[in-house]
Amino acid sequence: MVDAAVITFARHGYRAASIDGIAELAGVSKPLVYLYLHSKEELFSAVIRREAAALVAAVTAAVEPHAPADRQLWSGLTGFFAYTAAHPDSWAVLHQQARTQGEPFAHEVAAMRAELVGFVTGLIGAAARESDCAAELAAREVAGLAHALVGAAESLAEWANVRPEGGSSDKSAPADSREAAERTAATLMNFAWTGMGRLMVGERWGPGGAEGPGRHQLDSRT
Amino acid sequence: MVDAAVITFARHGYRAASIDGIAELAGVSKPLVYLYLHSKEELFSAVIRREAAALVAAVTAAVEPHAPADRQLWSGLTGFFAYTAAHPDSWAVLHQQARTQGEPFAHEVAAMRAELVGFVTGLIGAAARESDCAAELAAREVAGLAHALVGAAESLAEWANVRPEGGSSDKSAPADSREAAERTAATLMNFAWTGMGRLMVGERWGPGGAEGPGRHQLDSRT
Amino acid sequence: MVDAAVITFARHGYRAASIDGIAELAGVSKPLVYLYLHSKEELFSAVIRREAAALVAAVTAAVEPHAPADRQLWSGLTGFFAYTAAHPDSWAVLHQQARTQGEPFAHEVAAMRAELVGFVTGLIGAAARESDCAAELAAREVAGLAHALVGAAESLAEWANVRPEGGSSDKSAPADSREAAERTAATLMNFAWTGMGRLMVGERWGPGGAEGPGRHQLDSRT
Amino acid sequence: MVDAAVITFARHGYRAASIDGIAELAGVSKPLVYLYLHSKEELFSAVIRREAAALVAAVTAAVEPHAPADRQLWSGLTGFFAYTAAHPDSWAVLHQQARTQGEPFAHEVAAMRAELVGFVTGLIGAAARESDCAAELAAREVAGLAHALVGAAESLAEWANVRPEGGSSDKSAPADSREAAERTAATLMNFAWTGMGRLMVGERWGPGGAEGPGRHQLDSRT
DNA sequence: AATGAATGAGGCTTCATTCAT
DNA sequence: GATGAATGAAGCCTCATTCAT
Repeated sequence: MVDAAVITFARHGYRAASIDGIAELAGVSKPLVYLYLHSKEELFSAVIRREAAALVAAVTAAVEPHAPADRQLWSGLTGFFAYTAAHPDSWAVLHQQARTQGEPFAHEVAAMRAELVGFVTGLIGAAARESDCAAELAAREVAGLAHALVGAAESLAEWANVRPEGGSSDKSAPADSREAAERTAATLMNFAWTGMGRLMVGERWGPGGAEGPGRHQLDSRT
Repeated sequence: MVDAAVITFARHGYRAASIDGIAELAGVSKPLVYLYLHSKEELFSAVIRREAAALVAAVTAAVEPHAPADRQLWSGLTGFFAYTAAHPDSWAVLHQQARTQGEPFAHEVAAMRAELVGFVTGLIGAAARESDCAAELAAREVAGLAHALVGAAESLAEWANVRPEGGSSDKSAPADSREAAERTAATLMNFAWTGMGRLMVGERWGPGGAEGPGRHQLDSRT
Repeated sequence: MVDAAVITFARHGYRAASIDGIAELAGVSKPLVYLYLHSKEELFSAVIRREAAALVAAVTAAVEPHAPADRQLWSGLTGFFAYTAAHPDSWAVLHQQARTQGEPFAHEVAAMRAELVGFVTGLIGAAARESDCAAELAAREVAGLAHALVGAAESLAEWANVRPEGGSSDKSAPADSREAAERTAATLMNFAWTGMGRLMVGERWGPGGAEGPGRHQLDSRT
Repeated sequence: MVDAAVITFARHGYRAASIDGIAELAGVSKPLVYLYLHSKEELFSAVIRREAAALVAAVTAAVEPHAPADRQLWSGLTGFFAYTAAHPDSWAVLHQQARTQGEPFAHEVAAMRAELVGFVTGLIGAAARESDCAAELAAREVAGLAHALVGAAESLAEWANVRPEGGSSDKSAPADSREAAERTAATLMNFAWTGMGRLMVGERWGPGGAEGPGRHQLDSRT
């Protein structure tokens, strides 16, 4: 029954989804929906909570606990991309619908996102500790990096899910989708983690022309 | 009058926003809204078009045309962050509401986003040409990087706008917000551009353990 | 519920009738009307179909099947006048409202009217065959006669229904109304059928002054 | 300006016609309409009065004053059919729209109709006096006959105007339309007047089987 | 445990009508 | 004399929600 709600909310949005439609899709009658979940608002909240928990669980389960930080991050990202690819409606509800429906709901999805950001933040800190980090990374800077990384991941998730239209077989084998997730995660790691590594040894990108030591520009390398 | 629509749509979403509310906020009567903008759909489209054009104009105006690619990107990002900070409702309408309201609207904002992604893609390509790029970056990979970068920027925009709650004065001086935008842009450049530089000289991040040359991990530096 | 719609549509017309009014008259709430009949248009169509069928049924039931043509016509007319007198709103919906509301509706009532006209046309033809009809009546002429007869009947129905204002008792006995219908039908038969009889033997009315044989004027009788 | 109102009311009906549309069709601005005709209701009344007067004038002008009664009736009918054919919107406003819009308007057109019915009633009476009328026609019976005749004429007007679709040239010559009107009038005279002539000499149609003297049936002629 | 039947409230849209210019 | 600009009122329709069974 909640499944039907997930699908309906994901496809139509909170306001446009009608309880009628959800009940019909679930194959039950409308009052039954009200018997278990007492209002549209509560139903949506339940949907958000369940899907958020599922997403966090998927990511958490994918992380290899005792690996180095970068490997942990990569595996977590792989889990994230695999989950969003396998459950597009779940991801759409969280990412597109819940965040846009004002306060009762945006808060819940923000909490979930904070959890993921916190996880990433921890990994960045761990990486800094793992390496004999010469640079001091301000907590605020780390938080910014984590947010950027999560945002990049979200953007890639959408991009990766929409694009493959000329797919080979109807339902690509799970192996394919797992591989695709891994590739997307690797792209992101390539993009982000390397730069973070330079950051940790004190390199900084700066806007200016003339620059001091540690100045790094794309085309100026030793 | 369109301003009122921007605010209302941004805060409540397309469906939840009522023409009554927009008219009241604009200080006019409901039929007047219909006299100028002929339906809720047209009104929302007009809002999207106006705000998308304004955002693109702000970014475009901020870019320093003849600077190196990284400097161009940074200045564009600065313009982006400055705009989203100065016009949060405009950004919310585009990023949160328009994208989630199905086809007539999602298409318009997707076009705008494609324009920005294209701009970033061009810069990455230019950077690759500026440097004596040893590595061949597949077009698809570049596109992925651009999407990731734009996504990271969007995420940072949200993060940067929400956070400063214990702010000092009511309206921080424009200098402050400009500086904040520059700092956020620099954070993103640090995060992304450096890594891209490594990428271009052929370094790759890989999930595995021991690997061949070009292998790069966070803790393995020269 | 449809009864209420009949009354409301008959008295106010399609456009001026409000679903609110119909619902109130029916003693139910507005959404209930939409639950069963899904729009104003469908409701009006349903009304037209039901009332048209009822009218045709009443006329058909009144006709004595195996009687001579004139007797059949008379009995049908009697049924018609009795029905319109007993159900003035039903008649008003069909005759006044449905015909004036453009295409979806005018068509349905036109079909019903065509059925009645066809019935009359058939009777005229039968009468021509019953009598050793010397004159050839062109099909087009017969159709004109039938239209004239039906139009006369419609006009008389309105006239007969409006007039009796100084009526004796509140609800005149059914016997009275039946008798009135019979009288009205006889008036129409007197008016029309006799002339048709002359027509069939070749008499023609002509506008001119002196004329050849077969010329018939009001004051020239054998 | 009133012309535009006639057209608009005729084509859309009273409720569906908008003052906006009338003003636009008339080429003037909406407040001007209100300056001269103070409300939609008054405008419609003015339309009805003008068109009703025009119709009566057309019929009156067509009647040949000193001719015999039947000739007068025929010429009046010819004028009627010619007018309705030449001014279908005018006729539609009177016959279809005004009668269906409840009391302020139905009354006005009823008055006009009463005038025509009265004219016909007078002619029937005159005919009765012209002929050495043996039969006494009750006033009520005469009124019924007049109503039947007018109704038949109205029905024929509609029928005659709608039908000629396979017409020869685009705008048939006036001569053609005049001739068509005369033919339609003759059809009606054939249908009605002859029967009335029999009526005046005491023949009656009766429903029964066995009948007394003066009994007339379609198939029983000398 | 489950539902057919019903409704209060609210949203989009239109239109007759006015007023300042 | 003529109009651009503006609005109060009302209508169609939908939906979240409840109750009697």
